[in-house]
Amino acid sequence: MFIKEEGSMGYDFQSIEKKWQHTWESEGTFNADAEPGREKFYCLEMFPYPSGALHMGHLRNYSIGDMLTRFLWKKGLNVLHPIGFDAFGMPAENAAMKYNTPAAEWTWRNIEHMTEQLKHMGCSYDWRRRVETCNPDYYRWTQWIFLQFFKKGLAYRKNAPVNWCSSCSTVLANEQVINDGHCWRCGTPVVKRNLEQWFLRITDYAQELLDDLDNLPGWPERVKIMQRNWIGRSEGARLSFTEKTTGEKIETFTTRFDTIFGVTFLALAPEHPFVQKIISLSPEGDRISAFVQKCVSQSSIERTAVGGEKEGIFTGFSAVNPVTGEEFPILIANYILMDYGTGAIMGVPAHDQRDFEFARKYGIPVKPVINPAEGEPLDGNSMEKAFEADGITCNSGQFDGHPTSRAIPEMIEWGVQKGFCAREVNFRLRDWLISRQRYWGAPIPVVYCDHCGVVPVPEEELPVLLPDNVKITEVGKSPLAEDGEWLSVPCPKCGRPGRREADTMDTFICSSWYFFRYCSPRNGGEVFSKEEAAYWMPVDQYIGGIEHACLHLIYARFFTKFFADLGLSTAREPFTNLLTQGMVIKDGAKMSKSLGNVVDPDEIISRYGADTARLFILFAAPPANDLDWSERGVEGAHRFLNRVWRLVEENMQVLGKAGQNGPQSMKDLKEPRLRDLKRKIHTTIRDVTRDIDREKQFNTAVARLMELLNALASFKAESDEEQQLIREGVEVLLSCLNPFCPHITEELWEMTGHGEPLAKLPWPMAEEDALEADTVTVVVQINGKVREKAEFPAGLGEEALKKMALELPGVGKRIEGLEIVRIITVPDRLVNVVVKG
RNA sequence: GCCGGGGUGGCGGAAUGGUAGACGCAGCGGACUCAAAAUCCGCCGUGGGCGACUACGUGGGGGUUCGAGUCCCCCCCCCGGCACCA
Repeated sequence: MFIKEEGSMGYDFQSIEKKWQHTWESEGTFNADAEPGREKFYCLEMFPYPSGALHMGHLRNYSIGDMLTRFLWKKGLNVLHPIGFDAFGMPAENAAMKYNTPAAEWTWRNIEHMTEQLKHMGCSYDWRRRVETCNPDYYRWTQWIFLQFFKKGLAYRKNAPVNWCSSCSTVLANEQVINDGHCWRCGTPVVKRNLEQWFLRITDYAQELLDDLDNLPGWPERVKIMQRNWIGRSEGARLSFTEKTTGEKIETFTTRFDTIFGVTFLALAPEHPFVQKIISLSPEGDRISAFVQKCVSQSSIERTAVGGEKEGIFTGFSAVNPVTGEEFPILIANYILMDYGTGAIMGVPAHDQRDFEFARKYGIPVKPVINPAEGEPLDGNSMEKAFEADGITCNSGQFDGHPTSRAIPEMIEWGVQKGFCAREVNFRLRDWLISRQRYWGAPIPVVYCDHCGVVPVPEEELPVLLPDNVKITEVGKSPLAEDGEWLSVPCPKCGRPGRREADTMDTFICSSWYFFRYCSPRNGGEVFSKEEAAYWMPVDQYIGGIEHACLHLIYARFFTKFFADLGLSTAREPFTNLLTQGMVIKDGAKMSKSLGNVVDPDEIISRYGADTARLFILFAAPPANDLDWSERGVEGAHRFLNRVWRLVEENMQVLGKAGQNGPQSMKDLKEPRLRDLKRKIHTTIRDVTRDIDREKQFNTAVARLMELLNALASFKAESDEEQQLIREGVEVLLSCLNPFCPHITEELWEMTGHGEPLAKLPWPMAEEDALEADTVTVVVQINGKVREKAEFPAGLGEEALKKMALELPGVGKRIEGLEIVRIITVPDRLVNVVVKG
C-alpha cells in the first residue's frame, strides 16, 4: 500500500498526507480545552493577512510552531494552538477596485483558500477556534475595546500634524513610518498634514512598557533593545523662559540642565503656538510667516534628515535666562520638533552639536560651560564642534569645578529648590494614531452630534456594521464618508440627527488582542471569558517575524496591560517566550514578488509533500537565521524520508511484531556493535530533546535523526536480539521525527503494527545506563598539538590515563630525550604532554 | 553617528576553553544498468609528499592559557534597528 507505481520515485506522500490530515480533522485530534489543574502550553504563531496564498515566510513560521506544538503534546502538556486571519486592510480595497469585487468577498475567499493550504501543511490547529478580524462577531469586540479606552480617557481626538501616505490615502501611526519617513506598507514617502484624528494614550504606559522588558528573559535581547530605543526614555528637567515684551512663558525640556549657564538662544518649532503670536505682533510678520510655511511644507524626510541644513529665522523677540538674568534672542528653527518635549529648546551651542551648527550659521555666541577633564579649556570663538562629553563645569557660579555626573543632579536639585525648573521624564514614544481614512477596517464606534458632541455608541448597539457596497475611492477621505445613508444616525444621547465617524481603526488594533479571543472565540457575551483567559494566558511561545518588534509587539503588550487594568485578565505581559524567525532568502535576496524569486509553497508540497517541505525548512538553518532556499536541499530532505520509508519496508517482518518482547536493557547486551547501536538510539533521544526544548536548534535535532537513520540503515540485523534492537531504533526514530514529519511517521507507525497513533503517545525517554560510553577516543597532544588518538576504556583514572598515553608509539618517540614539564589530563577526552628542550 | 547581531570548506551550517568542519547540499571515484535515472559503497579544508605523513587553517593584529572558532584588547568588513528626540 502507498508505494508508488514504478516509474515514479519514492513513497506515496500524496495519499498518506491526505489520509492523516483527514483523520486529524475528523477526530479533532488537536482540539484543546481548558482543564484547570492540568499543565497547559499556549503556542502561537502570528496570524496571517489573507492576501490570497501562503508564502514561504508563512510556511516557515507555521512549520516551527507546528513542530513545537506536536512535541509538547507528546510531552504531555495540554496545548492550545490556534490560528486565524488578520483580515482587515488595504489590499482588499485595492483588489475591490481592480477586480470590481467587494472587499469582503475577496477576503473571505482568500481565508478559505489559505485555510486549505494550512491543512495541507499538516498543521495541528484547533480549527474550532479560528477567528477572522473582519467578522462582525470579532470586530464588535474590537469596537467594545475602543469604547473602554474612550471611557477611561485613553482614546481621544486631537488636531495635530500627522503622517500622511498619499498612496494609501490615509494617515499612519509613528511606528508605521519606517526607513527615513516611508510608509511601512507601500514605501511611499510620508508627508505631514494637519488633521483631527483619534489617538490611544499608549504613552500612559510608556514607563511600564519599558520596565517590564526586564521581566521577559524569554525574549531575544535585540527585540528588547529595539523596544527600549523606540520608547526612548530620557530624564531631565522642564524650565520656562519669559519672553521680554509679551511676558509669554516659553517652556523647554533639557536632559543637560548642567548647561543652563551656556544658553545663548531659544528656538521654537515652526508649529509652536507662540509663533502665531510672533507673526501677528512682528513688523516682519510676513517674512516670518513665509519661513514657517516653508518649513511646514517640507516632507518629514527633509525636515528630519541628520546633517540636513539647519534653517532658522530671528523673530526680533527675546527671552531672559531665569538663572543668569542674561537676555538672548528667540528664533524659529526647522530642526525643532513640535511633538517632542515642549516644541521649544534652550540653545546651548557649546555643548550640543545641532545647536552649534545653527549658532555658527546665524552668528549666535558660543559660551562654554563645561571643560574637558584634561587638556585645554574650550574657547567659544575658536571651537570647531560642540563638546558633548562629560567634563568639568565652568562659568556656572557655585557649580564650577564639579564633574558632569555630579553637576546634573546638583543643579537640577538647586533649580527645583529655586523654582526655576521641575524634574521631567520624556519619552520618544508618541500616542498611537489609530484612525484610518479607509473602508475595510473596524468602524470607530462614535457618533457626532451638534448638541452632544462626540458620543460613543452604546455597547449594546455594537457592532457598528461596515456597510456592503461602498464605492471605494482614492480621494483621501474615508470611503464611508460618501455613504450618506450609513453615515446618518440619531444621536444615542439626545436622539437628534447625528453623523457616524467615517474613519476606521488601524488594523494593528485588531491584531493587538486576538490571542485573548482565541481563549474563548465563540463567546457572544464578552470580549473573552475571564476564566478561559486565566487558564491559557499568557502565550507561552510566540513565533513570528522580527519586523514587528516595534509595531505589533508593542501594541499587543499595551493592550494586555490595559486589559489587566480593566480587571479582565491577570497577565501583564502577553508573550512569555518569543522566537523571531529569520527571512526566507533566495539567490541572496528576500523572497518577494517584485524580485521575482518566489517559490510557491503549493508547488513544493505537491511535488515533494508537506513532510519534506517542513523537514527542509527546519533543517536548513536555525530558526532565528535567515534561511537560504535551495531546491537541492529540499531534494535532500525528500531523499532522507525515502530512506526512512525503505528502512521500515526492508525490515517489515521484524518490525511488524512490535511490542512483543519490548527492548532489551543495556546490561543484557554484550557485543560492542549492539551496545553501540543501543547507545546511539538513546543519545539521540537525549540530544534531540535538548535541541528542541532548550536550545531551539531544530536543525541540529534533525541532523541527529539523520545520524540515527544512518546507523540503523548500516546495521545488519540477523539474530533475534539484533532485530529487537532495530525495532527499538525505528520506534525511536519515528517517535522523534513525528513532530517534524507527522504524516509519514504516523503511516509507518501504523504499518508496523501499532494501534495507537503516534501524535499523542509520550515522547520517548532516554535510558540512563544506555548513555554511558564503553570506550572513548582520547586525544593525546604534545605541547597542545594533536599527535595521537586512541580508543581507551571509559572512566580511566588520571594516572592510568597518563600512563597509557605515554606508552603510545607516536608519543614515546616524540618526547624521547625531552623533559616533561607537566601533563594535563581531561578524563575521557584528552592528555596534553608539555615538554621542554 | 549611536545601539545590536554576525564573519568557520565550493554552499547551508556543527562544535560545555579540550579531535575544527557533525548533518546536509554540491563535487569526484566506483558498483548495479545495454544506457540513464533511482539506489548503494568510497573520497571530499588548503599546500607539500607515491605513501606513512607533514605544515598551515575559523575576517586581520595583539594578548591570557598547557590548550582559543570559543575569553580579553585594538582594527576591518557585512547585515539589522534607530537617527536633528533637545
